[in-house]
Amino acid sequence: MRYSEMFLPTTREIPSDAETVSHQLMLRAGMIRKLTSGIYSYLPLGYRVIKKVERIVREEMNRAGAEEVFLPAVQPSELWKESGRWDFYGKELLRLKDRHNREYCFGPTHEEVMTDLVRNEIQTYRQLPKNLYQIQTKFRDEIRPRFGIMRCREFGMKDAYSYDVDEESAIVSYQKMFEAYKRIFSRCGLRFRPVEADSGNIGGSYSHEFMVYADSGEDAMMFCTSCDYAANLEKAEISEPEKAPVDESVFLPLEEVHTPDVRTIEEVSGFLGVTPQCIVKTLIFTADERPVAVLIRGDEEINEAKLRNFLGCDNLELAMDDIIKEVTDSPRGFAGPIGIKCEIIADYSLINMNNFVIGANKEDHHIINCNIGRDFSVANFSDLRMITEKDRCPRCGSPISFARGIEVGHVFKLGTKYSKAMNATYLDRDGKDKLMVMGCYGIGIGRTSAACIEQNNDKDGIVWPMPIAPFHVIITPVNVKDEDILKTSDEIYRSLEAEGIEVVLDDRDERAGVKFIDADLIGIPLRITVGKKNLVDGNVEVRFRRSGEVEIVPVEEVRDYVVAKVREGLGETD
RNA sequence: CGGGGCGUAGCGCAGCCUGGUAGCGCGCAUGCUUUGGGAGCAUGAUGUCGCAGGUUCAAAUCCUGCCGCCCCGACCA
Repeated sequence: MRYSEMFLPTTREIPSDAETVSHQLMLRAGMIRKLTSGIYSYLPLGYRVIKKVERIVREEMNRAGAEEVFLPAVQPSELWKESGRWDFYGKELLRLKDRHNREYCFGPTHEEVMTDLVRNEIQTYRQLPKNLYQIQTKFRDEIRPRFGIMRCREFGMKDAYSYDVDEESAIVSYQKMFEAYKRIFSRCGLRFRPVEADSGNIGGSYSHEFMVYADSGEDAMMFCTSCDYAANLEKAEISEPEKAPVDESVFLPLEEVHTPDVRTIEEVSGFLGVTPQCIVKTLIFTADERPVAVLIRGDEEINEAKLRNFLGCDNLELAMDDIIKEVTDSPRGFAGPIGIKCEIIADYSLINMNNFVIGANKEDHHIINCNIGRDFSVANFSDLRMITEKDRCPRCGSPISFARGIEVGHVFKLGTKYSKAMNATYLDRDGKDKLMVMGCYGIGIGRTSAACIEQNNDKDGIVWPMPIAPFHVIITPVNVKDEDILKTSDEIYRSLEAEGIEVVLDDRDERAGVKFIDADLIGIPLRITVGKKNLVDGNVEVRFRRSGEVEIVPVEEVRDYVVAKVREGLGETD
């Protein structure tokens, strides 16, 4: 393409409301523009990148045996009521009404529609397994969209759904997707890692998130420094500590202490002169309307995902003051396990604690020298807290470390949740109806592009990996008013296009500096500079965006040289 | 939804406190010069000051309501 004819509005100034590097650069490089909160237009340069990511996704999905379909974005409420998600999905679901006042939603995901399609068309085990995918625009009415297209409301997503005859076969489908995802993100030039993830409300089954390393990432993950265990922080397991024999002789007598207006762990710790490790926090949660007291050591944090899974509830929130009053007979800040009027569960961190401090269930009072067994009993112990640097790998016991990342893909074993709710069955060999076993697999297309920029940029702009770069090469004639320069540039341009190279000819009547800066900003991997300096000797300059290295190449050889470099960058080394 | 901030030219902002001709930088247009890392000079165009009310002789400025956007928090297959 000729730059002068392209719609490519680059900007010098950094938009004030763009926080992350990728958001700033996508705006400055003329890739995207915001229409309204969380909703973006893709300009030609941005859309070229999107299409390249999509293409890689298609190639790898097809290679893994999946078939592409295209489903409706607007979906009838009936289907969602059938699966139970019309009520459950909440405000993120954008609901619409048509002229007849019938209810619809704009699809945030397509389990219902796909499963409806499959249940109507598939009758027998002979037609299974099936893996169907689509790439299309979805809408989730996010509470707070941010970071440009990283977390937006309207976004492009690849979603695949697998249908299998049984668990065993479903695992094969899952693994195929897992492998396909590794190939996809590798081809996109990303540094990433699959991590075990919380399976959320679906429960029982398992899932992996594909996380792209980025300090600006919204998700935290931990990984073992020696084995290959890696997990989302919500999921990261903590082993049950070994229980030391109980020696009741060390138990000190219970004592109630007056602690006026002392509520938080810090306040209690300061007031009583004990470390937070000697205090037990009692948190009252409401789990699907039912109050539950959760005990945890003072210096640890509750992991609500673990708690939710343990309790098997849909809704979990810290209890309101009136509930606290009801179960503890005291205001917030003085809850304790002794005499509390609800079920008590405890984190493993309590297992070997003796003579600890608790709330007294009485305003302005705490109790010291409390001991489990003697003073109260616990219904269940479980792993309910957030993992920390002090913890060890739950698999091998080695030290662990932490990183932040961007979730670009998620593979999920669904089991029969949707097939059951929607009666998606097939006839097995014995002529019996059986539920299909499902999996679902998502990739955020725009987010993948943005994550790529987070990882590939420098002070001058984006540094695209060749496979998803909007163009492979940009030719920069230093002065378009110079006949020789322009003619040579044009010849190189045509020769590269003839080779199938995606090339921009920057034929604008701009100063060289302007063109260099724009070329760097939009991040084209190779730049061919045509200027008097080298042309008098019959040479042009080839510059590599990533390294900044420069090669002087004779005009007659530049085509072959650049073609080889582009193919190398695309991974087509032959 | 709670807390905070912002809305003035295409973009970034000043002006508002203390009411009286709407400004600056970048960008844009034209011309001359310049031409290997965001050129110089000259000339020029561009505003319902987010919207609606109110106060006032007079409102970008003060008051009220609404809308939009951003940030923090809560929330999130």
